[in-house]
Amino acid sequence: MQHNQKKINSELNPNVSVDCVIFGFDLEQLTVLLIDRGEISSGFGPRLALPGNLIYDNENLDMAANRVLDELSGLHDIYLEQVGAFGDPDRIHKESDREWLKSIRAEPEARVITVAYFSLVPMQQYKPQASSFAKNADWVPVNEIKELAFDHLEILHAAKEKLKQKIKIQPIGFNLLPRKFTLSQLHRLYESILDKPLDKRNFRRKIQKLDILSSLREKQRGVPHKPSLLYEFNEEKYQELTRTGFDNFGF
Amino acid sequence: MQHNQKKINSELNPNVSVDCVIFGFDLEQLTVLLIDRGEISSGFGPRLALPGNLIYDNENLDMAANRVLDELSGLHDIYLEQVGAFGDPDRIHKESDREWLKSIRAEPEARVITVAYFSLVPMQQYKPQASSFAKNADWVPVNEIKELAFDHLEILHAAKEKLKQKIKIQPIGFNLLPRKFTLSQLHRLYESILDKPLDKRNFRRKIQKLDILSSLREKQRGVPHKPSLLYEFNEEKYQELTRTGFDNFGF
DNA sequence: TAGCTTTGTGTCAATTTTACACTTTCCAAA
DNA sequence: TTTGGAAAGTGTAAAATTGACACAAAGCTA
Repeated sequence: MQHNQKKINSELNPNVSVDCVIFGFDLEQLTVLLIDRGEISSGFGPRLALPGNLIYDNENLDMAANRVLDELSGLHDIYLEQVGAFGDPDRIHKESDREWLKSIRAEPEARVITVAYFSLVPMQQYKPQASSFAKNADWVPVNEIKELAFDHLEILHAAKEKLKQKIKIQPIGFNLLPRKFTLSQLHRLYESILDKPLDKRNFRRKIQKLDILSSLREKQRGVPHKPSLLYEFNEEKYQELTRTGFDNFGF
Repeated sequence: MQHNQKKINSELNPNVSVDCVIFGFDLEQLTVLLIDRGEISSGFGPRLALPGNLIYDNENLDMAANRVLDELSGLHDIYLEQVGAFGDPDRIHKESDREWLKSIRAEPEARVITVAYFSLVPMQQYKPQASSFAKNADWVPVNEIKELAFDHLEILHAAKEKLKQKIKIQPIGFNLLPRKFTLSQLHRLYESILDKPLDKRNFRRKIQKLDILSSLREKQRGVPHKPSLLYEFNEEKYQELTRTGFDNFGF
């Protein structure tokens, strides 16, 4: 029974994994949730890696990504989108990576294709969980990340690029903010994703014209400057907007 | 030696395949190159499928996709871009698909993740090749495709969608045209990719402003109407343009 | 040479984008 | 209580872009 259960629910596929680029926003800059693999005995090499794991043969890719996310953060119903597949045969070339795999995989030498996802989580709701593959997890500002395990740096860049494109077409940025937020926070969010300054007035005008924000009759409290009005994201308007479509190229 | 060679060059990974959505343009509409699997003994089910194959353990994904493309068309240096990974555990649910796999795979029951690519080929240069996996290959207009093997219809839609997005941001459409082409052909190409009519004059204005076309001092010959000027794609201008960036959303 | 077919062209109104600076409001420190 | 610091919030004018729209020119064919 136990055996049978195991067979049905949990046959790991040694050749396919998922990795998650979990984006957060600390109201200052875009950050990513990385796992710390701890000290590597053989010496140096990056300690940080994207959370990820092999997939089970009975789950589809989206499920696997959600599972990894859940194991790490306990979060459900999170914005999740596939970035693509990565799989150079020589993607495991660092000694430290090889070593680590030996400690966590049944077939550490297997050729693995990984399917990358990115997800957007409201950092405020995030509560770290003990997970099978991560001793520790930390939020790290994207711009400060210079090296990662395996080809994870490449994956991170691809995910960031995809996010960049996507945010120009759909207002998914709201997934990174608390329920109530200020226009300045939203502004800062766009700047940190697009990596360039945006004119304050023009930004506000454009966002407001989308008509997906509800202004609350509520102000920030306790800030040492003029308090900002708080806004809420308006789901209905957004749904309508995505139905009627809103690209923005000229054709 | 033979054995060794085989071992080094050609260990198939039973769990990962690539599939290619090969787009062409017959100067009227967008088409896709599909392989005809021939009569399926067990009766009905789609005969047509995307070209694809398992990957070798020593090649990366892009190489695998290029290989499939080459085997089928003999073409090299073709525009190729990843669409993403697809891999529902139950993606093989049609009896005809199961049957076909038995005839071509060593492990027909294995759980397979497929990585989809789309490529853009100038149909004029295409010369069909005998290939290991295709008895026949045919160009089929995208709009006429109602069913395909496995989850290939889903893949096709995703590829088309990606192409749609991409063509709004980069002028990759030229990869589908002969070296010399008319503005009307380009116009028609955009319409068939974007699935909507575009105003002739506005289209021409916009394209010309991109400044990536060289007008040739040459006209169409033998057409029963006013002959069109021929244009060439200007690689240098394009390179420059991609360097300086050319997105087109407002931010 | 008359007729068919597609090419190629310009303008105007409406909308969108860009650049730009000062007042308001709250807190904290003097 | 007054003052200074800090970010919020707001409008306009010029430039660029978009969208709608119609007719003459050029080549072929019958």
